Amino acid sequence: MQIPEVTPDATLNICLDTLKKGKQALVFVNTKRGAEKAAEDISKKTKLANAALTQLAEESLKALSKPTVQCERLARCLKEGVAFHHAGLHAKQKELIETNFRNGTVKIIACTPTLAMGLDLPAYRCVIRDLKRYSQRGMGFIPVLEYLQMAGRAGRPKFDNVGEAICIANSEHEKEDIQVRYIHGDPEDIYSKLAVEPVLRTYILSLIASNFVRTRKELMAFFGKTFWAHQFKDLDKLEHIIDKMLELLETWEFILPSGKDDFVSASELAKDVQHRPTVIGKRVAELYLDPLTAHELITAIRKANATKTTNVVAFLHAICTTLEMRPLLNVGTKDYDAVQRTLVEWDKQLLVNEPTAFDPEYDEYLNATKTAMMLHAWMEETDEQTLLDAFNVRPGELHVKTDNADWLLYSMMELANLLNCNDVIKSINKTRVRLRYGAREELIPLLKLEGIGRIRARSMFKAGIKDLGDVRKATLEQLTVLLGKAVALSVKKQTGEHH
DNA sequence: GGACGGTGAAACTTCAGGTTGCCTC
DNA sequence: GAAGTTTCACCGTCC
Repeated sequence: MQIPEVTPDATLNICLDTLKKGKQALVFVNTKRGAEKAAEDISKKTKLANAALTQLAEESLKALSKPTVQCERLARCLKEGVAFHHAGLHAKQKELIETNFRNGTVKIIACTPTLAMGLDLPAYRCVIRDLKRYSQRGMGFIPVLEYLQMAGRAGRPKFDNVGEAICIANSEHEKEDIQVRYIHGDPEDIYSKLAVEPVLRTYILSLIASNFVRTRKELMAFFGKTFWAHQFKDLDKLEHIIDKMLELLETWEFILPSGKDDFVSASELAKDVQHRPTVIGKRVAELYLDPLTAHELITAIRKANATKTTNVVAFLHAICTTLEMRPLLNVGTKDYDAVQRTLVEWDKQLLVNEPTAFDPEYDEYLNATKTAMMLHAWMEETDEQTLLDAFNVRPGELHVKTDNADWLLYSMMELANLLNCNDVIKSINKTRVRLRYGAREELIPLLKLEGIGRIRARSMFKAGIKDLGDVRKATLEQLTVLLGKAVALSVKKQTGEHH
């Protein structure tokens, strides 16, 4: 197969050739920035602009109350029938792109591996531009499994008999390398996810909490049958790991060993220890929290209760130090000073103490702090563009983070409830509402109204309408000016007035 | 002499994704 | 590893 070399860029040439055939293509790229750049470059050459695409572009700008530079860039690409797709996009924009690719309006998508994973978005051609990607160990080849995922998007069963997956090589040497490694290579072995400690901890606790297993023997028997054990082979070591975990769960008071009041003979006890969940342990399992996280949250709650902490920053910071919030924002050389300064400022109120600078966990602590700073900025009503500039966080990523944090705050409230820390519950709930809406405390009463988010609540507040009482007092005309007719009516209705 | 501006080379920085966890009265 | 960004030395111009 020969592709005309219209430009020096091979990826671009393939895309233009695909368009000439009247087909669609996906271009898999290595970074978010790369995806946007690739889409932009392609969009400059497609000459597809039409009315439907212009409308699509305009729609994509409406995803946020105030479009970010990312939104504008997407709109420019969409006008030419091209899109980029990565986790930083707002959910509405992702959906818009997906449906319009499926119906054929959008011809080319440049994307990060997002599209290869979940969604079923097949295309005639898949261009796999980057087979290397940055990871903790530096730049390296992606797994064969991942290559297969991407290549598997080529060919739409309903429309084409064939599909083409094309890798881009920059040299003869690279071409051979790709052939050996990916085209003729074997996918790597699959490893059991149980091998990861947090998963194992969670699993053991949930087995005990649900009374699925009652004794150590049963627990061992259960794990003996898993894929993990099959891979692990060394059963003695496996038992040792599980025993260590049980011990931890016991010290954290999530499970009890068989009590002295139980009628079990001494010899039997030695062979087989019985485990029961505690009330808290049961709840932790239901919440699907990693027991370590739960333990850390409980420690934080106790401290908050003892010190009468009410500051939202303290709770925000506490949840950011848990494993569940990872990956965290990275503290680079540029924001190192700012993070340090904030840490000094927050120091007295924080529930999780700063490790020493020599501690291997120190960097992650700084990252957690930066993540908390970002979420805090959001709660102080910072707009999306500013968050992008200051923290390099895009709307889609913000949503993933706030959603995650919301769940952790909820879990924290549940634990505080079991610990009878009522003041703490109140403060956490305040944090949760503010985080969800990205608003300051003073807007909370207004946010209870359906159809009112941070933007509308703020404009009402500015106009002197500060709580539900004010809403009742305000005239429909007043509200209509601020919110538009439909929303004004709905708000009035919610506060008990009927028109 | 000195403030300013343009230029290019070198140094530096950054880099994918996200299942389900819960509860809404 | 590669692309984008910042920094910095260097040079020329104008006052």
